[in-house]
Amino acid sequence: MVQMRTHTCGELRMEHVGQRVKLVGWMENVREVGQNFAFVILRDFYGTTQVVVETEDMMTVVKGINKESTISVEGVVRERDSKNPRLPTGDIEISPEKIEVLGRCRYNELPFQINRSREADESIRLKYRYLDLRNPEVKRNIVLRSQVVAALRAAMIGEGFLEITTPILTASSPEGARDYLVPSRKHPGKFYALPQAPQQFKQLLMTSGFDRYFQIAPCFRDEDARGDRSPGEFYQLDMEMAFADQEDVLGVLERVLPPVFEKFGKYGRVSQAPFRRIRYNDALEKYGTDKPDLRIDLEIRDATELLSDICFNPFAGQTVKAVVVTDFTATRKQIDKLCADVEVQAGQKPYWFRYDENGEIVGGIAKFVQPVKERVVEALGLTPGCFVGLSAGKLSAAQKTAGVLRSKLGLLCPNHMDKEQYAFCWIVDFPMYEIGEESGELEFCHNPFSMPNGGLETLKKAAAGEIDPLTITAYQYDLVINGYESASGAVRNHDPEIMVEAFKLVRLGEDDVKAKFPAMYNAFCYGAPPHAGAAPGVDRIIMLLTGEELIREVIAFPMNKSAQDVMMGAPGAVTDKQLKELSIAVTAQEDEV
RNA sequence: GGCGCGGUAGUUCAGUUGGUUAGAACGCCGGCCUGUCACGCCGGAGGUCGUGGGUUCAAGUCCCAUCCGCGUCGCCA
Repeated sequence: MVQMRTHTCGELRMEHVGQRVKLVGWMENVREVGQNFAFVILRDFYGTTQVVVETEDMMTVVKGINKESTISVEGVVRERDSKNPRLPTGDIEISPEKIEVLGRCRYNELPFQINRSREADESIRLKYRYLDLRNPEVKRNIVLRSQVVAALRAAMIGEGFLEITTPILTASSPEGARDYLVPSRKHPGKFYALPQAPQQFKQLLMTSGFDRYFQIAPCFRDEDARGDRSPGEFYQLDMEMAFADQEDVLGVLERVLPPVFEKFGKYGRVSQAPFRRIRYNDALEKYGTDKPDLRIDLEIRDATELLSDICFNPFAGQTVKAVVVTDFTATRKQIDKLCADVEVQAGQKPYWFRYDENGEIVGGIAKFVQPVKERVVEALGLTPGCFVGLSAGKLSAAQKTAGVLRSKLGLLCPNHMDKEQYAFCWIVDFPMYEIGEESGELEFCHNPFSMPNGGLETLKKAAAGEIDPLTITAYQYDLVINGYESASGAVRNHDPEIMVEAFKLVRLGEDDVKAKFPAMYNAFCYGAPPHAGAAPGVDRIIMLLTGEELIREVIAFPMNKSAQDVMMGAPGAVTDKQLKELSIAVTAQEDEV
């Protein structure tokens, strides 16, 4: 049998000189440098190799081929007259005897230039994603993703975890995000749902006695996209451990993740175990967010007592937060930009003043601060050259605005942000309950599966009005890396009695628990192990490792912001026959664009 | 759904106070070129200025509406 190729395009070196070889790949470029003299660049997955054309016949062949066609080149390896030290194959070239077209590119003009596809408009890249991915720079992220997933699998297996796949077609879950629904043909009017996470299945596996489970699991949520959140579907390293508590789960991730970041990350510096732990309430107080970027050395200070009585209306009777930046050098223009950015993101204006080199309060709201200068300088420990950013409002709004201010200040002031590292921390002790903004009543803050701190007794006390339910925390934890929520997990509530008690506080009864999570509730009545788990987001981790700011750059075939796959034409209309089979009547239809 | 930014050649962009035939770079086509490697040089083709309406003697430019894209907030247990 004749071989398709003897070598790849990234492989040939001086030691191959004189050998007869056959290469295949895409004709990336033709540099014509003389009459019947040209260099053809052949590219495959592994690299590029130069082919030199020196005869009229061969020139005619090459000129008849559009770039980006796939071709095979048979010839002899020889040393180059002028070498290129920047290329791995830069010492050699192929003198071709036979060039054959394998797959003709019918267009001489492409939607974008392959090697510069990242400059092109994203919607065009997504429409022609198969061309975009020919760009080695674009391809690299996908290759890295594969390697990282393999490393994560190996590490989890090394920790004694079993990979078990769980159903993609399952039941709609009443809590959480919007479900993707799949109509049932055999059961008119009924629907499957795609899992938002394998949450219930993995807990059932624990109940079945699979001691340690993991899965690189696809998760589906019908919610709007963000730069760091792809619409529709994403992947989690979903894991769960039986007879385990919070320490066990944190320990596994502290062993599994840092080596992966060290090996594949853009930055070499990685937090080592144990990662810093920050209580949820402390995170809000010091960083104004539950996902703080610890690469920034700024912290939020409370200035309510210090400033709420000055003659500045926005502060009157409000909580006031301050961020003090020493050695501040940004220009007035940059400050204005900063404030505008903060307002967009926080929905609230920040305020500011500077304590300049001469020890004067200047800029922003300086004239209101001036009368209490001495006490402000002392209380905030201001030194000449300081910038003070401020926020005011209700506690949560003031914290949030200060948090946004803090992170924007970090980006603006390189001396306060040590950027090239991976800074991990755990956010722990999340509140179990909160007052719902719409209902004004007590609701679950995150998820109802988590084990409340203090267990049954605490819940009963709360029910009896002896303690404030808002002070109950859950054994729930998030892993935050450089300001991105990268994993979320909890010690689960495996006790039906505690479950019912937890639901009672939000005015739901045993029937509701049974109705909402029938399999889990029933299963737990047959003897469940205490268990805990977590789910790091695979896409987010790859994003952090590559340094990409758009999650789409680490997904082979991403959807656009509007949850469309413009390449495949999804979502798309279906035939009446299909609808009839599914007993579906369409009541509204989007115009075809 | 709210807010912000954007949509001009195949691609990325420029386009002044509303005023001649809407420009540049890359790509594409043709020619020249025997050591290029982002090859170079010369020439050429290529435009419904997102769409619809309005103001005006005159609109890429101003106004209104609308569509699309991205960011952001809401949302994401």
